[in-house]
Amino acid sequence: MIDNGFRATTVEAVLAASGTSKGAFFHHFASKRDLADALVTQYVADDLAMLEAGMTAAFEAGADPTSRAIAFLRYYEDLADEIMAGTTGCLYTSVLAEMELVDAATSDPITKAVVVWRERYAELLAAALGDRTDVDVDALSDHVFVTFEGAYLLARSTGDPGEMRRQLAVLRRLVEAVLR
Amino acid sequence: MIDNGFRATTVEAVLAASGTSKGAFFHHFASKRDLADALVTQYVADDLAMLEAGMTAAFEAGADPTSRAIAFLRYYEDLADEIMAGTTGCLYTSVLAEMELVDAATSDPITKAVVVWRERYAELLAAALGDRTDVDVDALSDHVFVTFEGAYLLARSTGDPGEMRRQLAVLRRLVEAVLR
DNA sequence: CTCGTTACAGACCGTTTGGTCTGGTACGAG
DNA sequence: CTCGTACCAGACCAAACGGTCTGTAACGAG
Repeated sequence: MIDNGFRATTVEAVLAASGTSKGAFFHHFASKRDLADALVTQYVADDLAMLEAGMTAAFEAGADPTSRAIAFLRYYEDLADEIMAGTTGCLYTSVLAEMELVDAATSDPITKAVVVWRERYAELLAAALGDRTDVDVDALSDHVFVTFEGAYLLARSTGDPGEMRRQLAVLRRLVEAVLR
Repeated sequence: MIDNGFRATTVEAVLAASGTSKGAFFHHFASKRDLADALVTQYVADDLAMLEAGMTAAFEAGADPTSRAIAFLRYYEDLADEIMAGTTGCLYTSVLAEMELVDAATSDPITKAVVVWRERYAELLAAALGDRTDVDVDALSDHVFVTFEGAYLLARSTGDPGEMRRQLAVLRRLVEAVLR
């Protein structure tokens, strides 16, 4: 955990934390932004892999569509705890806020990563819901994404790490009530 | 519309857009952050005033608790359009993302403003819901806040201004389904 | 009229920071 | 052994930017 925020995290700080030199860093990365791209790309891949594993488990357990959708939502609640606990790196969280808002010159890799991310989410949720066609899957999966980002910000603002899970739980309960 | 993001918005840009000089600026504001504090404070006040007016209107129209809660949610949908249309200034939107995430050294005025903001939201939503005690008001009002911030980020990421309203509508429909 | 104060204009400065450049070392190929 | 190449260390640089400082004009009070 170096410091928070892309801009607030100086290259020098990364060097100090990783114990490398400037020469080494810029030998492997063309720019600071290049590192961010690599981190985000890897984070997206890891996140999707974990989510997919979770969903596969739900399918194999023979859960019904509604339960599978709930499992989908629960995944984020658990992820929230992990993120707020700091196990996951600081550059990982709230990618949207970081990249889309902070830095005006958004790089293609990250924008594309977000697109892929959302598409896969929608696919997984659609698969989970199966024959339940009474739900706008795309809108709902995006909403999870939105809540995730917003909840992170609120948790940071209040200083209460539990706030993130709580907010995601609110969403889950709403969806639960609607689906049942 | 100068530029996006607190850090990305240079003082020079503000001067150019407002047609003033550096001397004038720093005569009125102690620092760049001071301007942000003032803007946020004013934005919160304006926002709350508008929301209160809307809720008062709903009460005077004799709407039932559920309808009043829906009116509460609809307020944000309309606000979303206004914000994405650019009528409202760029520094106004996504205060949380701006201040809590971007700049590590958060100033007291803004943190406090966010607290007041959320408290008042909760009060207004509680009043709207009236005798309906089957809802966790605090959690729900915070959830609106969360969705608002997250939806803004998504809209910025996708480049589609309509995305913000769409996401807020998803939340409203969920709440609608639960309340009815 | 004058003098103090407020309001402003804009040149200038110090720091921060991403990125470069020079020099050096390990090492595999021939 | 030698030479080319990948890898790395860290001094150095140039641009950006928030903030200061000097100078000046309006202007109300006495």
